[in-house]
Order: sequence, then structure tokens, then C-alpha cells
Amino acid sequence: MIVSFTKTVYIIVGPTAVGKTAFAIALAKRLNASIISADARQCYQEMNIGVARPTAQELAQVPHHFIASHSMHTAVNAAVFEAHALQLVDELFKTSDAVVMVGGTGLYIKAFCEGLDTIPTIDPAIREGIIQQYEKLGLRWLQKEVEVKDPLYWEKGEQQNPQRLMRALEVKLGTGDSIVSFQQKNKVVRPFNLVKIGLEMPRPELYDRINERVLKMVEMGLEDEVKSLLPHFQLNALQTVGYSEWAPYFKGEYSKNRAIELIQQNTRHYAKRQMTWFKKDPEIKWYQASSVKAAQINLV
RNA sequence: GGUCCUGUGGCCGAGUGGCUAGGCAGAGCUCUGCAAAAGCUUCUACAGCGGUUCGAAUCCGCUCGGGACCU
Repeated sequence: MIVSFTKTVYIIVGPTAVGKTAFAIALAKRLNASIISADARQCYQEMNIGVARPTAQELAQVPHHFIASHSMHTAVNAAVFEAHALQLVDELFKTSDAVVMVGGTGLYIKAFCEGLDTIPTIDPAIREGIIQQYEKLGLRWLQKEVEVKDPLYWEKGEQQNPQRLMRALEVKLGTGDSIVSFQQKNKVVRPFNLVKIGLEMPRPELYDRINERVLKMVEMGLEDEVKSLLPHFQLNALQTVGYSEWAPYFKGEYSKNRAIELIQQNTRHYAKRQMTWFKKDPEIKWYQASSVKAAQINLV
């Protein structure tokens, strides 16, 4: 890319368990930079083991942001992240020319790099109402609602995807306009450089690492962490691989081994989706995670 | 030695003569306010050989594998 600003955000992406954390810390040290995590789960202070948050020793090596920074009772989403990260970057650039961003949440990174279209804030009560009705009346009802109330979205949108349908409906009900009319998809140009670095690894190796990491999480006491969060299981933050799999085990519906297997499997699925997402981005420069060192890579 | 049951894709599992089972895993994909979320698409079968039949995963015979029981 053409370097046209004096300030640069280096963004490290890749599937879960590929080794992003260590790489980002090494790079941040080299650049004398701080790290902004771009992870939709590690930002919750109540969640630790199951989201593979960096260790205390790791966090102590470089200033970190957006890690354990929010309560899981807060609504965090891509727009919140975008605003928060932009503000952080602004602040950090006062004392450094570089910032390192690292994380696996593709949508958050996209929002940060390209911006989100402005859509008016929707009264949470509207979403609540939609969710309640959806749970009571089902997908057919939701589809009919969207088809009738927002035919524009219905034509183009994913008709089988409840989340998208509910989002379309809440925007329509909240603003009177179709969500489609807000989605201009204009890419914002940020006043700093964006350098995207992808870490990859042969899939069998990655899957082995995932399986091992899950076992390690269990050894570290994941079960107790989850148990302590059980009263809050209805929260979105806890609809997460590594957490939701425990509920049926606690109810005696399957064994602990089964729960562990499912966590491993779902983490593999997650990694696969991340790879699909990041592969599409032509701006990412890819490196083999097992052989690359942060000290070696060419930063321009 | 004899009698009976049984053998479907990596796994589970339906199908008793003609029409796609399905689920899981695996793979591919979608993606602007829940994204570690949600959704979509999809490959590998009918143990083997022979027979009956216009047509067999489905009926018959033999072989091989698994199981149960009898002496």
C-alpha cells in the first residue's frame, strides 16, 4: 500500500489459536506501540479462561486496550467498538506513530477500517419486543413481518436468518425506513495508514492446537468460571463457544467429556469461519505463523 | 457342528422391488449495530459374488464379517 500518513495502525488477524497474541506483543514492543484488542469477547471483564484472554504476564509487557474493559452487562457491538477504537487510536497517536490492533473479530476490524453507515440508534425496547414475539411465534411470523413491513429488505436479505430479519425489522419499526436505505456501504478513509498482517497455519496443525488449548482451559478451571457465570447465561456475551456447551452438562444431559469435545469442535468451526472471512480481504498480507517472527517482517 | 439374527457413505440412522431419506463430522460460503453470533450450500453408500426381474439397498443362493443361542 502507499504510505501517505505518518501514523499507522498495524492489524494482526487470523483464526483463533494461531498465535496472534504473542506475535502482536512482539510487534508492539518492536514499534514501541500499544495494543488494541479487536475481540468481541475478550473485552468482557467477567470472561477470562474461556476466551483465551492474554495472561497477566503478557498484558504487563505492553499496554493493552479493549481487554477486560467492559462489563458483559453492557451492550458492546461493532459500532461501539468502532467509536471506542477510533478514540483510543487518536489518544495513542499523541505519543506514538504506531498502534497494533489484534483480534479475530472480522466485523469489528472491518468497522474500524472502513466505517459503518450511520443508522439511528434503535430503542432497545423495540428489539426486546421483536425477540419475544419471535420466540413465541417463530420464524414464519418473523418472515411475514419483514415481508410485509420491509419488502425492500425481504427481497435482498437472508430470509432464513432470524438475526438479520430481526435487525431489519427493528430498524424499520424504529425509524420508519428500511435498513436498506441506510446501508450506503461507503468506505471511510481513515487519517492514518492501515497495514493488515494475517497469520495462517496448515489446518491440521491449527486444529491440533485448538484441541490442546481447550484441554488446557479445562485444566485452568474453565468449568468453575462458567459455573460462576451461570446466573447470567441469558446474556449475549455468554452465547459463546466454551461457555454455552456447559449448560447441558450441568443439567446432566451429557458427560463432561462430551462438553469438552463440543467446545473443541465448535472452536474449529469458529476458526474455519474466521478463515473464510479474512481470506476475502485482499489487503491482508499473509505469513506462516509457525515460521514468522515479528522482528523479521517488512512493515511497509 | 447346528439354529437364528445381522452387515447402508468417516460416524449415527431411515428405507422391504422403480421415485433425494435425514442428522453429525468434513469441505465450501454469506456477512453493516448480538459476529466466539446467525444463516446458506455440499462430496464419499447400500459387505462381496452370482441369480430372479423390464428394474434390487430392498427377493433368492453362496462367500466373508459381526452378534445371539443350542449341542
